[in-house]
Parts: sequence; C-alpha cells; structure tokens
Amino acid sequence: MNIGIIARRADLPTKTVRYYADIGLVLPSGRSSAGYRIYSEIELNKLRFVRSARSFGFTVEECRELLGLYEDRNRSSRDVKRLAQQRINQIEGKMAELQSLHDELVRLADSCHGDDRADCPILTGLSK
Amino acid sequence: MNIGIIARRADLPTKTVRYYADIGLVLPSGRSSAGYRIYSEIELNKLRFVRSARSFGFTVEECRELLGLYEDRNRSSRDVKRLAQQRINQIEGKMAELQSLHDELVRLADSCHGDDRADCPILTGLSK
DNA sequence: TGCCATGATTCCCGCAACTGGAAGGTCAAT
DNA sequence: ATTGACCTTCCAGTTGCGGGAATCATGGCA
Repeated sequence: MNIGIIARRADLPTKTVRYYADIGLVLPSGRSSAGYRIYSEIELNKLRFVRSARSFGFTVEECRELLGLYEDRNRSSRDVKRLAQQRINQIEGKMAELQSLHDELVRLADSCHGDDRADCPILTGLSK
Repeated sequence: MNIGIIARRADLPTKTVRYYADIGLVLPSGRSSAGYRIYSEIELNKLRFVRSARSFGFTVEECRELLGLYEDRNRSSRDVKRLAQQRINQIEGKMAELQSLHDELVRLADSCHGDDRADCPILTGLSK
C-alpha cells in the first residue's frame, strides 16, 4: 500500500503518516523502486493504534512507549496500566486546574454588570 | 527600572518581558543611552495584568485585546464581559472533553488487572 | 507514443508562547 | 584594571503537525 491508501484506511492525514515515519514512530515496511513508502497491514494496525492513543491525549513519546508495549508479547499489563494511570492523573490535574480557573472567572464575570458603564470588576480583578 | 527589576516585581521571567516587548504587547517606556529597556510603574501594572490574564488561560492575543480595554477609559464593561464569557465557554468545552477522555480511560484501566500477565484490555481497547 | 491527472517525494516555513544559550556590550564596585 | 552581575541581539529548539513549492512517478486515454 502506498501512503495515500494507508492514510485513508488509518483515518490520518498523509502528512501525519509521513511525519510518523520521519520521527521513527511508525516506519513503512519498505520502499518501492521509485522511493515510495510501502506499508502493510501491520503498520495499518500501528497507525490506528497511535491515532487512538493520540485522541486520548497521549503525547507522541507516550505513544512510542505504548507502541513498544503493544508490540512486546512479553510485557506485563502492569506496565501498560501504569502509563494509563499516569495519563489519568494528568487529566485529573488539568481538570482541577480548569475548574478553579472556571470558578474564579465566573465569579468575576458575575460581578460585572456588563453594560455601557466603564466600571468593570473583571479588569480590576485581573490587575491584582 | 531595568528589565531585571521589573521582571522580578511583575513575577515574570526576564525572557518573557523581553518577548512581550518584541511582540509589542508591553513596550518599555524608553531606552537608556546604552540601549537598556527602561520600564515605569505603568508597565509594571500592565505586565502584572498580562501575567494574571495569561494564568487564566487567555492567549497573548486575547491579552492584547484585554489590555486595550484595560487602557481605554471609555470602554464599556460589556466588551470585557464578552471576552470573559468566551473564555468561560472555552474552559467548559475543554472540561467536558477531558471528562469523557477521563471516563473512557478509567474504564479501560479498571478492566485491566495490571499484573504480570500479558493480556491487557487497555491495549486492545486502544487498538480499536 | 505522447499527454495529463493524480499522487508520490523532499524541503522549508509557520504556528504559540516562550526557553536556553552564545557572543558581546555596560555598569558598579573593589 | 578586573571582576561579576546585568544587559543586548540573534539563533535554535520545543509539540505535532499543516501549507505549499519544486520535482518525479504512475496509469489511463487518444
């Protein structure tokens, strides 16, 4: 399969597939005589795996690690769970942060009458 | 005040203050004969304002807009409230997104026994 | 056989918001 | 005079690609 075909089947932009090849995340199985990247079903699975992991917010480097585990038939599920738990912790941290930002901002916005007057508690709140 | 002083007082890295000057977000009030950036209390307030707004997740361009309102004695609080509400909506969207990622990932992690065995529902879950 | 559309290649730039580092000039104090 | 802290500019790197240029390959049709 050429890059266009596999990109469509993996539901990824061609550019992204090429990028993953460049950084050695998912290498093509070979090259044609004209230099075209050639992919097999194995890479298709890897690309789909990476797309899924990326959509969960794993970084490319985390995907690399996950992919290593994905390929390693001898890995323990403990290792995978550890990465997933890390990511869960990251998400929870980010959510807590957003929650407090949200609450503070809502408080500021609520205290602002939002009309033609110049007095604005949001600005004074931000300048402190 | 030289850049080091104002950076400390605004609680920002020197690099950041210089960057804000480069992009015209907060310009120094002048330059010394040796070419040093010189700042006054006015810029100090602006830098603190920007730091605060950035910490609320406003982009630099949004900060530029907020700063414009901050400086404009004739602006209506409506304009400011609109920006704050936009940001609140962004935050709420992001939180909803993170929440669903979180829930899915927790579900995957819970289904994984996390021991020495190779079988791992997280990986199979990610590859679909 | 020639032509053209489509798809492949590499390479470089740009994004956001900085951060780090190099090479060099300035200032105050010893 | 020399140190050391501070300042300057410029260049490169970060993350994960996307856009676009210039060029080459492939396959079908007249």
